[in-house]
Amino acid sequence: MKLDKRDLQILAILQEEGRITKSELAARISLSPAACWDRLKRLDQAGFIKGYHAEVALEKIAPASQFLVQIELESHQAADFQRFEDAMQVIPQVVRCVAVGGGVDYFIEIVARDVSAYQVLIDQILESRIGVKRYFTFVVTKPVKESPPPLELLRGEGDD
Amino acid sequence: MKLDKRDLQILAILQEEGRITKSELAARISLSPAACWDRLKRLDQAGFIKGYHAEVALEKIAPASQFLVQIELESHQAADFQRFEDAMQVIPQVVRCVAVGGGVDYFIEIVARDVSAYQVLIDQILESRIGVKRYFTFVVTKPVKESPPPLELLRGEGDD
DNA sequence: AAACACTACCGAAGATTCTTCGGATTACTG
DNA sequence: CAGTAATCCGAAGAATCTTCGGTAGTGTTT
Repeated sequence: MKLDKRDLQILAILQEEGRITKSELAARISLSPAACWDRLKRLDQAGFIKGYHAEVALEKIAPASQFLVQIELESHQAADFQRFEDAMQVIPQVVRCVAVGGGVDYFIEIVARDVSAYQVLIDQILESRIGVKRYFTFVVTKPVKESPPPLELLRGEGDD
Repeated sequence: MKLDKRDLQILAILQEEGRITKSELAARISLSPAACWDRLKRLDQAGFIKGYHAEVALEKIAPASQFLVQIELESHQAADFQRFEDAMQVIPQVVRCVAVGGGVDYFIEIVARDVSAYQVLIDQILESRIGVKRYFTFVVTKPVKESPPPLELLRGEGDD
């Protein structure tokens, strides 16, 4: 499915303002609400929009710290990766997990009340026999920037 | 401002389904739409909700790769940190930047078309005299998990 | 215990928005 | 220059939003 300039505008706007009214969205891209509706429906059904989320001010609800953790596995069979990934899926405090190339196997991101809560969690992970050989922790001391990806910049000149 | 169980439910639901209708949200927490409205308005005005965002399927729009980069600065004066952080703010491809403790100074996350586009960007950063001493790149080979923080788990038993 | 303030709740109803529909316009195609 | 497809529009019923006045419960003061 091809996306034109207007479709990209829609996605870019929704990335920033997920709860904008459809009328306002239509006005932003200089279209009638009905035409905008057609496009939005099409984009949605084609799977370009994975979902909508509220960004909650975690720090106002409770004390919370973030930790970035490098993970190296003991063994690198397909089954070992699978076991580790399955384990990450079921731990709520693990808010993100990516496999990487470049010296280690995974980066995970953990949210915990404080350092000691983090330590308890990490100890549990280590003792649960999911094949973690080594890990290294980075405490997030300051969130500097967080912004959605620039949709326009990813497209070359000749793209449809 | 104090949050009761219902307020947390509201935030948790909105985190997952940012575009749920307010009537449906009210039904979920067993409240009338009007009562739910009061709470939502209160939460919003008190700044518990930073915003709403659509989650866009980047990979369907254009080829895109993610890179995690460890950054070490040459010098650690307050002004040096500031200059680096200011530089990160204005580069759209830098979708995230956090200061960390644990051997390096920053972690940044970059979205680029491919490895060569990433390399061009990194080279620009290095040549722009913002004090980067060393960096190390991890290519994201597989996004394993991505989920919002578990609001309930961060609260101890005695919290209000 | 009565009076008061405070909070959270509800139902009703006008205002706004959503969503569908049929038809007009434009652009590409054989 | 038909024919087809895609995109657009206005109108209008359906659904939702948002406000408002009023009720019930709770804790405090007198």
